[in-house]
Amino acid sequence: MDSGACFPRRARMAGQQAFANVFAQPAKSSDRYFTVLARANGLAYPRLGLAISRKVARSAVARNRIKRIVRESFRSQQSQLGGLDWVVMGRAGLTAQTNPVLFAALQRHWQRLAPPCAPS
RNA sequence: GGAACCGGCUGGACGGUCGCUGUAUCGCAUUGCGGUAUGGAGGAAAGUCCGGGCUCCACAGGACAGGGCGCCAGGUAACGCCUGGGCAGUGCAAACUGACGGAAAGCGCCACAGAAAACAAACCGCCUACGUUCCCGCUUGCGGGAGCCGGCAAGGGUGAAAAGGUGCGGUAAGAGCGCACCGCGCGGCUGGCAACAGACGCGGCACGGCAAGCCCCGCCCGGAGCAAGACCAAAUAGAGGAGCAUUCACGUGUGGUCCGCACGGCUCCUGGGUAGGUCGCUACAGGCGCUUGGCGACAAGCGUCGCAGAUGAAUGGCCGUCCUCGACAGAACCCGGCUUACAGGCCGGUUCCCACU
Repeated sequence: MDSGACFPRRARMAGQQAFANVFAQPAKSSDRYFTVLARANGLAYPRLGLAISRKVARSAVARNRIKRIVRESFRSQQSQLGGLDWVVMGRAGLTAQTNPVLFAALQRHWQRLAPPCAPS
């Protein structure tokens, strides 16, 4: 399962320090739906952190949906994402969009910030 | 068949594929990977409005303060919930609604309008019997008129509310003044566990309303919450043990005041917080079925089932097929309620109307 599409526990960012590290000096990519931050984590695999605030998605159901979409996109693309920590933040209005639109938007963010030397 | 009321259930289905997570088991193995099997959001998971369990603070104690509840009986671990009953109101009805104890313990309030708003009152009005003054007539111990002194509360008008209502009698006019019925109060009686109801007798009728203003009466309530709390690796606070000192004052303690209770200073020894990890963390006032008791809420007995436990936070993505095209909405310690949101569908009971036999 080295280059597979699973999403194990180790691929989640844990702890305040991991987040603070990314927020300190991030590479940034944003559009009207998401702001994506990335920074090298010194590991051989990427990790994902989610920051979908109550302000962006008011109901718990809407928030869960966004998180699932981001995780799913990350899971399918993680072999391209190198040793970086990724923090995905939602922006107002994204809950009105359909799943295909959000998947396409995330796809663009991954490609923009992914290390060019990553194996394809 | 139509209209309506009440109660209960359900909350897209199937297949493929890629994932997440708990448990069991097997394998590999630097306690993490992989295989297999199996479980994985709701009726409201929501609001956090009540009631409990659980945890810590004295296993929670006394007095006051403060708060909650409030027809009666039952159910329950408990409740502000539920069931049954009473009373009142709405509806033809099934049904629904209800801050429903006390106003002859006390205080307070009753705006505007109105004459008068509480141990009542007379603005308009009605009357002139009794007593008395004057005038006129006269049959001179009489009659009429005007007034004074007065009488009355029927009618009008105001108001949320005006001192029982209707009818007959009665009277100068009136009036529970008298009587009948209704209402009200009191008394015992009957029925009911009770709230209460009923008939009977007595009383001519008083005790205006607001307690959702204070208050009185009865019952209940200590506080904080899983970031509770317990444990684990490094430095400071704090903790435990032993010895010495003080037992007055002062200070500290999980909600307010007082009491009570516990702790406090110095020396030595033991040992050692953190959203980092582990536990708490899901098996119970548990679900389902049957029997029995009960009008019912519910209880008892027997049988059977194992039914989410995440923690930067799982229960999903994509594709295909089908239908009546899918609402409100996502567990976070756990239960019992209440309230609020909700597309559609199904079932049962009851009432009214219409038609038919």
